[in-house]
Amino acid sequence: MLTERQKKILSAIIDDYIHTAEPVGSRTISKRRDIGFSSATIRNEMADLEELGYLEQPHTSAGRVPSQKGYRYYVDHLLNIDQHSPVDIMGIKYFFDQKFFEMEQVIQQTAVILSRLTNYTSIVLGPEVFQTRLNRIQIVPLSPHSAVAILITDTGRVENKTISVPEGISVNDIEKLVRIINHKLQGVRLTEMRTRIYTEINRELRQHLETYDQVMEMISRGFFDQSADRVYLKGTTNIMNQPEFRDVDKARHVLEWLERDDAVLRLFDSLDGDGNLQVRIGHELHEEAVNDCSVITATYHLDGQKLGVVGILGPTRMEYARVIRILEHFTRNLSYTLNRLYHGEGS
Amino acid sequence: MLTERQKKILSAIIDDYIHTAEPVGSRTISKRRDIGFSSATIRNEMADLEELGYLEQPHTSAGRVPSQKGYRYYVDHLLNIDQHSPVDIMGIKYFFDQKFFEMEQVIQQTAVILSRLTNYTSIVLGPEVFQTRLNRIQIVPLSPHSAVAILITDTGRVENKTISVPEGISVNDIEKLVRIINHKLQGVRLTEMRTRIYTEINRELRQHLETYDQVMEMISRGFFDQSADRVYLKGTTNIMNQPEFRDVDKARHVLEWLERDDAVLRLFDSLDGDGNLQVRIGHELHEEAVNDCSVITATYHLDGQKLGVVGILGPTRMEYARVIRILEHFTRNLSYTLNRLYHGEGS
DNA sequence: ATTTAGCACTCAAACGAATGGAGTGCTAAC
DNA sequence: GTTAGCACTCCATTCGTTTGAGTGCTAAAT
Repeated sequence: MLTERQKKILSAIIDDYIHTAEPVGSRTISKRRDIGFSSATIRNEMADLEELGYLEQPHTSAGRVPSQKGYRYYVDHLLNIDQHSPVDIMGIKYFFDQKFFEMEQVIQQTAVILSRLTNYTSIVLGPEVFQTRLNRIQIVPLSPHSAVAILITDTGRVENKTISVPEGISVNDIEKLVRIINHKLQGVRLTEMRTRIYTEINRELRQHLETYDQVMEMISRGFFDQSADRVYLKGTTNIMNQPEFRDVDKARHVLEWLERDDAVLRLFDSLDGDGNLQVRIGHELHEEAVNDCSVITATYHLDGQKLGVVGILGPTRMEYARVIRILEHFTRNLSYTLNRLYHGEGS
Repeated sequence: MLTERQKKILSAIIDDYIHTAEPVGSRTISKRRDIGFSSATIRNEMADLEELGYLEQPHTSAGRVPSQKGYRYYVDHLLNIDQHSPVDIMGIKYFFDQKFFEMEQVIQQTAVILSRLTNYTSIVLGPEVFQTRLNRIQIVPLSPHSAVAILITDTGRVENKTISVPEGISVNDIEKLVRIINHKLQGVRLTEMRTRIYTEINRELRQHLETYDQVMEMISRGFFDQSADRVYLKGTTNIMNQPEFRDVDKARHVLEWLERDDAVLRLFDSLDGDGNLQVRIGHELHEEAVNDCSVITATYHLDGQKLGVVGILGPTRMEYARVIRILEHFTRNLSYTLNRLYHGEGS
């Protein structure tokens, strides 16, 4: 347990480091208004804080730098997230004052605005397909041997696949299948669909379709193979403005990692369930490539149900307080806007 | 007009520079097997080539570097694109030996494989929506105040928009409208659709729909506002492996430019019509941010009609010959595969 | 009339010693 | 417990020196 003075000093050091990106010396801290001690005293406290693992020294004659443990403590106990910046508030308000007409557009623009507001990289996960329910499946033939299959969820998300139709299956067969699926499975969660198809309506389908197996294979392959939701990234190059990523190779590692959608997706899958807002610092991400980065995530909702996630990725030396304030405020507005969009202006 | 010897020397210099990224000295060239002259002779020729604008000197006591004019001459007159690399051939063959089931997947994977094969950034433009024809429009209601509108082209491309339905318009109205559009406009080019709607079937629609204006506004806004085709980028970070982009700021400029879809799209719009394959070097791109880059583009086709474009972006010091060989070979295979996918295995 | 050998000259990059200064740890006084 | 003072450390910067690749020019060779 840290003393009040230690907390004050640790907080001052991290605040300073977040803004200067330079190791913080004892004199810098002692000169601050809210600290009433000489540099010598600060030095002693700093030595203690280092021993406790909250600070690090790049080399003997340099100032101190927060360790990841230090950041964690800072985020958990020292953060002041009350005072919003008027500029940020205005930016968010301005964004949501726009007229939106479709969900996808809102989500995409969200990524843009968040990276611009924060000056970090924004990561936005669109509505998770498999959380949602089936509204309808539709098959539109293109040529004798190809068709496009369209799956619509209750949240208005549309997934489509152009599929090539195997020899020996008629358009008729497919339409029959689709009709049955639509009839039986409307409102079923996409997660359950596959099993439901294979168990419940298996028999019924077999009765109606001679070419059942082939059609099933086609449909399955179309929709269930890749579970890749849309990941929207914006402001990836912002990381290169951070002094600690002025090195091309360091920046490249992060950018290469960001380029791999699956890696980003994996990160978001490992979100703990509880809590709307989450901060993960450096090693806590369990991803080698972003060991020197932190990610702050928040969820947005439709009808009280979690729809997707927005996140901000920056260096561990991130402006935690500001980003948290922005994300909290933003997702609240986002959920509201999506609800309005979905249920109509009135509600 | 250059003499044969000048061509030989220019070619040798550029070849060397492309592989080493270091200014090329006269001695290096004179030592090559296929050049039978002393370094002094080469020096004289180099001085001439510099005077003609094909070469540049970073500083007096350095070797020569090709100018953009030099690259242009090299690409136009000195390129040997005959001998394919077996590795590249194999890579392409391996790719197309896969079983593909949908167009979108092929296009996406194309971006991945091209950046991997070339070690440059690949830019792939999916089928251009507005070149294609309408197959069908479909409206699926989600809630009393929102619906998803789906537009399907004859090439199997699906565009969808979630739209919020204005007060006073019933689902019935919309369905009526959709039925009319589908009936009247099937097979019409998307480019012509808007005008056709406003002229030809205007009267008919008005008769059937009291809320015509509002519905039209909704539909128009849904589909015609953004003409954003999908741009697939892969291997953007490859640029950072190029020695001339080891500088963070230089790399950042290019990456920031690439992040802006509209800029990339603009570049591809300015493609000259003629010729399947096109090389644009540095300033020829007319984009400040990529003045030190070159782009090689090639088109792919469906039924003899241009469907989309693939491109490779690298430094002006790019392996032109190799990339051209890869793109030529690749797009030929791609067109073939897409045709097979669309028309069925047999054809 | 070309081509080449030879040589003086240029200049960026690499190296290394010297300097400056921010910051520490420790000790002794307050 | 706090602070002033001081010796010490070590990185970053500066600045001259060296190195070497490469040039341009001239005069000899072919």
